[in-house]
Amino acid sequence: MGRNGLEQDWLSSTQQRLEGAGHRPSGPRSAVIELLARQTCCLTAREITDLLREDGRDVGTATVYRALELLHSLGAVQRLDTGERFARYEAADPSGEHHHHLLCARCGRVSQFEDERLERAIAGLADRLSYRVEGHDVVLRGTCPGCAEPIA
Amino acid sequence: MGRNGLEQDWLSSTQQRLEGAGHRPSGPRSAVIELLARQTCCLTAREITDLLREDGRDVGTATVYRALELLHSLGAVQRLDTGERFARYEAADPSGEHHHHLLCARCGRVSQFEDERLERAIAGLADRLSYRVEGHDVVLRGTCPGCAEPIA
DNA sequence: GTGAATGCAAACTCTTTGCATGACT
DNA sequence: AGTCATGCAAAGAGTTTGCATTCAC
Repeated sequence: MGRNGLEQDWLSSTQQRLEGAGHRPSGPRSAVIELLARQTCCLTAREITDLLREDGRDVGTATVYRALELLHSLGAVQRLDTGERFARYEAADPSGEHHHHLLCARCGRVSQFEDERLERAIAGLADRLSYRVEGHDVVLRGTCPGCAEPIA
Repeated sequence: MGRNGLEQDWLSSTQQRLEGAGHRPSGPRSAVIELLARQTCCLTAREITDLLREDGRDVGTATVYRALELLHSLGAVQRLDTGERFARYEAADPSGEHHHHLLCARCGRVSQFEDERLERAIAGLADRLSYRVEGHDVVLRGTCPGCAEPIA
């Protein structure tokens, strides 16, 4: 299944979940959800607002935050804190599949990766800790290929 | 080498590094450094200010932040963002040894762990990525033993 | 004496909340 | 009607900055 299929999955399952929880498919909120469905990686609240405006769909800041909070509480959106002073948000795969992030220290760009071995290490680790582990975030910091190029 | 030895190591190597960079061992900044040396885990800026006040060493908020920023830029302090709305800081082992953190979703308490297998997984991962990876943070979220106890 | 460091208060940024307006069932 | 949702503006919270004063060398 390609990316369009996944988009559709997330979009429709999220809309269903919202409806099931008694929420209405209003215009502004739908715009946020549809935008998130189209992304390949995380966005800040500001970026979401700006992208929607470029699309001619002005949505108030508070509405964006409220939509994100709602989606996060339903598990449809992952909130990501990379140590910048703002949060990033992205669609969370309903199947539980997930990836982690790479942050370029120079340009601030965020990209993503998956690693099965890392997931296994964390799962094994969770077993030996006295915490009940329910989730995890991994952020790698470094220099992206573009920024690492020789300055010459 | 026990904890006192490590404290001493960090304290003196940090003081040396500051002096080497042309900074003066002033009272307020030294108080911050000495406090950090005594900790076993990360503190927020607010906690640092409050603990110093309890010790009778009033240090202004701005000074605390400036000290932390300076120490961070020298690599002597690690800054940790757990997705709460504030950062946490802790002494960074000069040897490069490090640990990661567990955050209790209920009480907000932070504890730490080390895991060699996790470190190896990340090191292996870094090799196959096109990024030049310079650091990483891992945060596990869950419920701490205290909060997981039956309510009865 | 000179440059660094401090502390206060004001400024800033991201995020949340109060409240009146508007939309959907 | 009765909710839920929106948008603006104001409030909050953590962090940073401007600036005059104080401190260390």
